[in-house]
Amino acid sequence: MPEGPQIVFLKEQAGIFVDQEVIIAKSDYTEIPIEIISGQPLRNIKSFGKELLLCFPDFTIRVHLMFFGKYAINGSINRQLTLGLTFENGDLNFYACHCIIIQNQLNLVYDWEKDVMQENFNFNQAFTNLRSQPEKLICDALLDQSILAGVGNGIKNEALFQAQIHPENMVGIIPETHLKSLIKACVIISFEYLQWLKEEINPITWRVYRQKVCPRDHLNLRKEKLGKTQRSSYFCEKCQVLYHPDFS
DNA sequence: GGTTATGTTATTTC
DNA sequence: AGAAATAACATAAC
Repeated sequence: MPEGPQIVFLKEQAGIFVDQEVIIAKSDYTEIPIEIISGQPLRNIKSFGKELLLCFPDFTIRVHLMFFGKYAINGSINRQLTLGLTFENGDLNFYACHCIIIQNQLNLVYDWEKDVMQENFNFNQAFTNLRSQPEKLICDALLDQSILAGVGNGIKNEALFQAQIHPENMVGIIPETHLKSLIKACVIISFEYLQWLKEEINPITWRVYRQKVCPRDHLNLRKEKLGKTQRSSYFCEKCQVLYHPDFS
């Protein structure tokens, strides 16, 4: 379920529980010592990439929804409860996700500037980090959370299309201006995605991801599992450029 | 029943 | 030792 925008959306929705005390904490299968949570006041909720961070005075619970994770606010779903928090004004339930306790200060754990949806996202650092791995395929690099936290397979495909870059390009071969456009596209699309979620009128309309036809020239899109990550890439061979080495 | 899917990490293998 | 491949996990839809 999760790419960065959905986690930001979840953070905003769960904001109603900030400054509330956990009355009961429960879990079907404990990976964390839930007994330490009861009675604790939820001080803040943050997000980093695809991770949700529930901040308590002495520790933070990091929730990662992984592939199949779901959550419910003031409701429940019939599946394995990873973490259920009951507050005075409602409850927050996480299913089939990974939870861990972080004892360290978050600023020591996270480099916030890598998160494309963070207000202090560092564009230049992202560019430099990308360029530092010139051999990597761009379709893999975009999914690397240590380069661009929050970008998932959907945003990856949309950003590559928008920047007109073929997913199989090596990072090092992509012209600087185009690589910068690509990073910008990741940020813009992430916020568009968030806006879609907030408007909750229609489901997200992807332009190429999970689509059959290129919206620009109406040719059939190609769908292939590419790179080391072997994740589905949807792309238009005509619109998205595959650069070739220049031996001049 | 098999495959696929918005993800990541641990383990095994070379 | 270290990189690379593979397995693992949890769930629904087609």
